[in-house]
Amino acid sequence: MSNRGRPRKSDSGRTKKRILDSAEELFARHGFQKVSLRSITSEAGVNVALINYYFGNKVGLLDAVLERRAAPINDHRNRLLDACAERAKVTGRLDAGEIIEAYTLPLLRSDTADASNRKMQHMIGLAYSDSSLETGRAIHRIFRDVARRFIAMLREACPELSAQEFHWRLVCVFGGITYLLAEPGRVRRLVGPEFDASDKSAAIACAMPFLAAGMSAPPAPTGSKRSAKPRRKGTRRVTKTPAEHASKPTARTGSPA
Amino acid sequence: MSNRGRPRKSDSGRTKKRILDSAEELFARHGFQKVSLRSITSEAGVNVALINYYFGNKVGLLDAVLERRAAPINDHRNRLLDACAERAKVTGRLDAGEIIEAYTLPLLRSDTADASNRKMQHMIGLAYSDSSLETGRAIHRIFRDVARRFIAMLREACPELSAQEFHWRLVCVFGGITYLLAEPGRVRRLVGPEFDASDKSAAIACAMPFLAAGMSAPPAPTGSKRSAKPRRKGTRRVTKTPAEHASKPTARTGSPA
DNA sequence: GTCTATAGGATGATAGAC
DNA sequence: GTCTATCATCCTATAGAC
Repeated sequence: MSNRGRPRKSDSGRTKKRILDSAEELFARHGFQKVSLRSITSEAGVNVALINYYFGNKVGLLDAVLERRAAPINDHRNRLLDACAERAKVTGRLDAGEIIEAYTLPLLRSDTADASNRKMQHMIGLAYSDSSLETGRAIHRIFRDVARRFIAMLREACPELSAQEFHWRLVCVFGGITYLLAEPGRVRRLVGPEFDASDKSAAIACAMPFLAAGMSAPPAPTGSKRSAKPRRKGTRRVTKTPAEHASKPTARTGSPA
Repeated sequence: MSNRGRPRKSDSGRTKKRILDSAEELFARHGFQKVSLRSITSEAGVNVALINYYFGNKVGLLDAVLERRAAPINDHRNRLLDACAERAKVTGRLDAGEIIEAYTLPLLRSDTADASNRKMQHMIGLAYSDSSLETGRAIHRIFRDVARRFIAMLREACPELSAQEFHWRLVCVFGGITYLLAEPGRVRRLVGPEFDASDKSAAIACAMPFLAAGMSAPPAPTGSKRSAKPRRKGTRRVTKTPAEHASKPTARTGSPA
């Protein structure tokens, strides 16, 4: 009679949470592909088949782990983007630096609980820097809406850039944010462990002027900078090699082409 | 008597090259982790065990594939960096934009054979955006020397930045270059396939002003930009959380901490 | 509804015959 | 130098006990 409603003390929610916690911990530490389902279930103290029972498969588990943390980040992002739009009503123009900061800050320095969010940051970073497979799709599903709003606002803030220039600079911004969040050890291997990689507030403070100045840079003044060798001709060229020299006709079904 | 010296027509070098070609093709198309050794050997028409015989294991095969293409890229980088140093003797100062371009251009637009290099670019991009595991280490071994020279020259070109500011901007530069080379489909999923992702010359032309302006931006003028909300206090803080709240003592041997 | 036990198919790696 | 056979491990799926 002590348990009215739930059938047992080891409820569905408890084991589910245990699996999610262990998966989050291990994904954040080793990355998605390196973690086996057996290591997750053994750490959680449950049976392997429960992952299939609750989440379908490994990707479903990743989705669940990410979705659990996505809402506060997206809400924070939307609030900061709202503030940018509000300020633009006064100043008459959106500021690229503020928009980038509004999109970046909630991920690198969230206002929710710190301990759990640190793990989430690392895990998102690892998922970001994963190859364009399941993890990329999971990240896309979770952040798609706010990311599109961010891109639209940033586009408004940079009207002087051509569509192509804006596109490639945007790629640089995403790459920079991704590496700020969790660069896969490459820079640290090159320069040594001089700075604390977990001090995201210092990282964001140092990187924001970089990203803002990059987006606000004049749009390729066509050879204003001095140069000794002949430059590429024009930036508006969208060349397309006619045939890709397929050396082997046995190629599989190409996914990213 | 037609074959003097080599024991058979299917020499060691021939099958070795067949394996390398197939591995390069498949790694470039699907990424390192997704490609199985059996798919490589079946495409190459050889036995599975030959990979172990020639390259030891899968990582050894990746190393061999990368090393085959590394030399011309590194040589080209060194030549362009030499030219930057030469110009600096005249102008009296290294130019950050030129240095970044010298490091980026050989990877995105090599002067060697085009067909083989396209595959190499895509493969390096996939390896770059892989998690911080074997592929990252392979990339590091191959590009370490030139990358360190690039970093040292770029540091000289930005003497007004503090060490910490330079570090995080450098992280942004590497992230941007990586995403320019092969962003894992994230931006394309967000904005659609508007621009040809393989047109690296347009990408580099549009991105260079971004990266150069970012490195040349003034070093965090401490609240010069207008802002409505209270900012973080100081950029020189290198906080370190005292304990990382290890929830489970059953954690494995942590690799990246 | 919750969970255990177990099996199928595929992977990376290796030993040993030819 | 090449190949067959085999191993341990992985993800996934399902049958059936509580």
